[in-house]
Amino acid sequence: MSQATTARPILPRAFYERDTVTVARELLGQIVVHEPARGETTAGRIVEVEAYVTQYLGERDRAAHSDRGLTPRTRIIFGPGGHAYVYFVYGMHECLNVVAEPAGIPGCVLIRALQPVAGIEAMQRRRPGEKRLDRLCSGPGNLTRAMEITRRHYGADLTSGRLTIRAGPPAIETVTAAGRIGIRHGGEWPLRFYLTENVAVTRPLKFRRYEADLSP
DNA sequence: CAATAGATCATCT
DNA sequence: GATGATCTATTGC
Repeated sequence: MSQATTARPILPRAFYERDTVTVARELLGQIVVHEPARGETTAGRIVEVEAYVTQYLGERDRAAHSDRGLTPRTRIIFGPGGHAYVYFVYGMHECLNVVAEPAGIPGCVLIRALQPVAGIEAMQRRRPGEKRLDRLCSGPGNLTRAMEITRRHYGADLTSGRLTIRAGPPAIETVTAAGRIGIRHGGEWPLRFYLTENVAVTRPLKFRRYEADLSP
């Protein structure tokens, strides 16, 4: 086992306070760490993200929650970068976003898939029935469940505290840019980024093709 | 294998 | 009152 994930350097505020697409791309390979007050620490390497911006090539990003303006739910997206925006969808799932851009400019990055790094047994307990380790944190709703990230983390400062993002080993994989998934507008824009061959990356329903599990 | 239905509720109209 | 940055089980071929 190499260096403990909790010993890795935390990404500083300046990392986040840049344009959202840059932050999205550079989040690939970094490590989300959750150290709850009690219970097992879990960590996962970011392998898939989506950027939600104010404009793309001059057009409004109508899929971005911040597009409707400042509301109680979206207020954190308008604040300084490096905070967690966690929201609840479909009466069932929590999704983790990272706020980008300096205060006053809305922008955030949806974390869509992680490669489990630590606390795998805890993740398995929270995701009963999932047999493949590489799918424990595959999908925005699945990774929050596996890592026990909830709306209680809304607004959490990711540069300190129990939920942090830390520098991962330099990613050597190639990055693919593709359309975002599950939205009505702006689905053709290449604002989804993932490590090309990574098995945890999700696919649009239409193209899902799960290979057989070859692990023992 | 592919397509669809149902779960279930915060948010905004 | 409708909708949604989802996921899984179930149906049908």
